[in-house]
Amino acid sequence: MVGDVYKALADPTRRAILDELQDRSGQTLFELCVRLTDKGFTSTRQAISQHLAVLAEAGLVVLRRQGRYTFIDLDTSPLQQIYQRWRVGPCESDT
Amino acid sequence: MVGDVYKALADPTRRAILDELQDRSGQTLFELCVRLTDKGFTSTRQAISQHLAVLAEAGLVVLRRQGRYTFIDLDTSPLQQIYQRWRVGPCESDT
DNA sequence: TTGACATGCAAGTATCTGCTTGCCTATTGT
DNA sequence: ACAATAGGCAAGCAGATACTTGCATGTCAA
Repeated sequence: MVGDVYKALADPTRRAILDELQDRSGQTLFELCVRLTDKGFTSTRQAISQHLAVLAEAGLVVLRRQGRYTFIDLDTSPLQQIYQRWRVGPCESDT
Repeated sequence: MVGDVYKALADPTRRAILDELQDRSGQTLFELCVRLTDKGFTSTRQAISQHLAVLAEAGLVVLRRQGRYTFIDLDTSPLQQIYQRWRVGPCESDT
């Protein structure tokens, strides 16, 4: 069920979607499309929709249909597995 | 110069390489190949070498040629940018 | 009910990616 | 010097991936 989180992050548009949702979770698909367009992304609604499917597969996003809208919620918890896999030595970095 | 860190992580074999290096940094390519084979990976030397090029592009690995050996060092610092981009609420996770 | 709106679904296409194959270079030991 | 070792380089191929296009579905307002 948890389709590869890493592959989900591999696409710049998908990362922009996560950024956008972190800024404002619970947007509708339409709203998200507008905002991404404003930010310079040229993706069509269908493209975004497909990206969302990938993100949802990875558990990074939760799609909740309500009436004729699909609300999109961010869920960063799948990222924990990445954060825990490779430790970044915070002490040995500088100086 | 910093080729996409995210794309570098997108491949399972490359992640296994990072795991292996975290376990023991400074291996030679040959050594790494043997160890990956032992762990069930079927990649050839050339394949591994190409993966290393991608990882090096992303800065996750440093290749240091010495004599006829190429030593491979892990560098996890590029991962920080990921860890800082999306915050995982550590408090709201359990209970 | 009817039309506009928000979205889903699916096939086709072009590019990217990982891998193989085959050969070349450089270093070390005898 | 010569052979074995460790690795590099590059072209070709097959599968994956992102995107487009066209149409279908479902919901809300008038």
